[in-house]
Amino acid sequence: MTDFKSFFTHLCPIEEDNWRAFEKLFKPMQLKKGEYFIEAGEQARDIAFLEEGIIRAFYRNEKAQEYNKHFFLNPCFIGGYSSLITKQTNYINQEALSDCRLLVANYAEILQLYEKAPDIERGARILAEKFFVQKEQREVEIVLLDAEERYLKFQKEFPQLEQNIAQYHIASYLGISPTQLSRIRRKLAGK
Amino acid sequence: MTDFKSFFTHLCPIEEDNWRAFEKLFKPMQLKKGEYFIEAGEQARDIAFLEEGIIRAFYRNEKAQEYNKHFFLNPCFIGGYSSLITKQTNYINQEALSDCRLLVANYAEILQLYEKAPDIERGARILAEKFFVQKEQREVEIVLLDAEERYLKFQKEFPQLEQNIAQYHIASYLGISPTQLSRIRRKLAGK
DNA sequence: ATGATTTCTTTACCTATGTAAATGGAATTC
DNA sequence: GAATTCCATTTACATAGGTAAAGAAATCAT
Repeated sequence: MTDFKSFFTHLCPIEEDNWRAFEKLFKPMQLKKGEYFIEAGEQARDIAFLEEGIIRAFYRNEKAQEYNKHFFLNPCFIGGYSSLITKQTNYINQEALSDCRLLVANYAEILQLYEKAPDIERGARILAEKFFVQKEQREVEIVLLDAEERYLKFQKEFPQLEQNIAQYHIASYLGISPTQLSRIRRKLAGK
Repeated sequence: MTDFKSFFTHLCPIEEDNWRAFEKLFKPMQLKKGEYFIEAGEQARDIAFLEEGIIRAFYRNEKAQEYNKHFFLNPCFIGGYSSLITKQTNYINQEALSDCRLLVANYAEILQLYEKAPDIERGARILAEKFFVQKEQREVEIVLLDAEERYLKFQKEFPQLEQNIAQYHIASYLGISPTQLSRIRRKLAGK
């Protein structure tokens, strides 16, 4: 399992002093299954490194229907990224689907560190680019693939995950109803 | 109309020498309506600043159906961004919907410039973050809004554009058939 | 100015999917 | 261990939207 230092220093070379200054900004935190890292309605201020566990990021529309946007599996960064960047109200909720261990930092303190640690800022640029690429692939998936194709891709991208979370979460992620997912599963099982 | 220097130096402060080194990488280019800046199937190597004109970015699926992902209106950057980042095959096409004036640079030369111009790299980080935010807003739009709501949002986000491009391009961008867009337009006109 | 081509709208028909409800099994709580 | 809650599947019915075709209007080329 990749730890925090390995994860970040694989992005680009980081001087040891800068790494220590960066790492010091992060404090350990635990979430129990069902607890939220962030909720919609306020500006996000914290970012976290997910050391262990599963988190779902979702929106609610005005009918209180939930749409799962992404599943985060350790190791990775989590947080209301658009809100952190724009400093506006955050609309994403992030909820633990299992007990989780996190390292949490205040985003403004990280921005301040860029002045004296350009290699940390380079890591942040590379992360932003990776997140963009993930988003673009997700957009392509949503508009070009039908639900069955998206389900098969989900199984490839998140092996084992479907044994660990409810089917209706997967249906939501795929943008279909639980009924329709059940039909797709029956069809695939009949092959 | 914002020129290249204004556009980029509004992202963050840029030292004059670094700006000149950056600007020198870009060469003027023109596209006529119907010509392509990039086509799917090869790795992208160039990025461009769109000084004047309209460009659509689109994918084709295996049935050769086209899906408009974004409309670029000057002033902004264009190019196969995911391919530039990942150095893998580019799947986006970018076609001029009007005659266009561009400033084009080789992406690898820009990356080389980051070593001696950290302020240029900071501009790139800020751009990557802005592009991510745009992508996330687009994803939310696609999954949470129905076609009519997306059409109204398109009209707000791209005022006047629908007078300048074909309806079937707009339908593609909204993820519906031209028939369905026509039904929506009739319904809205009847209000 | 005219003919050809492209775009847009409309209609009929069909399919995919959502919703509501019912039922059964699994998991959780007491 | 029993009761309760949650999850998954299935069915019936309704609706939204795609497709194909036809016709009119707009645009383009000569």
